[in-house]
Amino acid sequence: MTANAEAGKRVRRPTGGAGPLLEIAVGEFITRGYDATSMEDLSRAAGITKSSFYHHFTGKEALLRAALERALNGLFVLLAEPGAQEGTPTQRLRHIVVGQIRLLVAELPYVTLLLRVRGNTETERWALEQRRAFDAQIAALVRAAVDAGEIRAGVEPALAARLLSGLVNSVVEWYRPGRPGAAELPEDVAHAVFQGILPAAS
Amino acid sequence: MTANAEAGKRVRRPTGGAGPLLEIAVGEFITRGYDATSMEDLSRAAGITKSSFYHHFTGKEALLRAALERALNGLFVLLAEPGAQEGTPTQRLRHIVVGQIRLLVAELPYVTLLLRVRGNTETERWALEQRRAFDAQIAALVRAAVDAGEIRAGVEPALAARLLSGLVNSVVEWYRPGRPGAAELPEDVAHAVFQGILPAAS
DNA sequence: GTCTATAAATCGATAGAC
DNA sequence: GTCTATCGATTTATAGAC
Repeated sequence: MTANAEAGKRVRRPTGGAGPLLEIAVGEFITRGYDATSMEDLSRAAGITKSSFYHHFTGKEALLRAALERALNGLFVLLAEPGAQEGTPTQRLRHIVVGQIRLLVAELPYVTLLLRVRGNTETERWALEQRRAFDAQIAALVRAAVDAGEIRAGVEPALAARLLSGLVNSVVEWYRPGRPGAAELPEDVAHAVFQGILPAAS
Repeated sequence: MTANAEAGKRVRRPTGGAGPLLEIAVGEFITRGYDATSMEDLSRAAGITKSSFYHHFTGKEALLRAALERALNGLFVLLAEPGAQEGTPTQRLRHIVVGQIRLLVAELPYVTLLLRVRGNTETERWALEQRRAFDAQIAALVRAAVDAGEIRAGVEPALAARLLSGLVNSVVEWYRPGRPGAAELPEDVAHAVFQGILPAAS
């Protein structure tokens, strides 16, 4: 997907300082919102002028695109992993849930940005389309798990898939790096999904 | 709902009072994002000029404040209901979850806007503070339910409370008015919370 | 209550020197 | 690669006629 691995071109992280600049920009986008963040804000945060920033990126939208590509790439790499392709539907679902939380923790700013996209520009609409494609695969797996009789049909499969995605994605709203218990978070979330968030003590 | 179908008044597109204008503005804020929506966009959607819009609201932020107040009022009214104050912690939690989904369906645009607030202006920071106060009450109830031995401690109570709020709030991301099954949605979501989203078939 | 006209500031982006 | 300077468009908001 990333059009970098072409021809004889070296596959490298964006050259001399573009990498750090992207990281700074994404941080600003997260705290203030993409639309509310100006190129002036970005260059001030980076310690250079607006003009210098334009030397590394063609514009504001190019920054957004680079960030969204990084997050989406992580999601589709996860779907392609053996653990997401083999086993029962339920086993595959659990692997994906755990992987999503791991990705979210590892790439928090990029995933957060992806989940806040509204669809104002062409880049944003493209990202929304990619997200829908990912969600559709999750929904198909949920249906397969129900059809196979692996999980109880407490609610409609389509609704269960929506709630599953909502719960997993909501982690970006409160998780912060360095938080204690980060290592157990993926398994804890999977536990909540399959055993219930607030299961009755019976 | 639309205050247009009153008396013998003709149903006409353009303005009228501040009520319809607020509804139009919130709709625009939702689809494009608050920061990406200009007063020009709002007046065009309302069928009047920018100046006329300023006659009804002192500015863009006043519109946001009115909308957020409406959503927050619904949340705190819910917390004050008898069903949220009486009974076991688990019963109270279930009442609140069901009430939150009902509120969300009834006041979708206003609640959606509230959940997207970032904290750029004084009004937004005030709204975030109110949301935190609400979430704290939910977290306290979850702890109380665990302490009373009513629910199994599969995950840490603080984490369970976060996931609970995340799952409930995520409904604004996909629910749309007129959707079939809207009447059962509150109970379905509560079921997913207490019985599990994808419970193993045993 | 609505309009035209415009102020004052900020926006994304570019030109060109060093 | 960084800078100063600036363009043209857009932004929030106001003045004042009708």
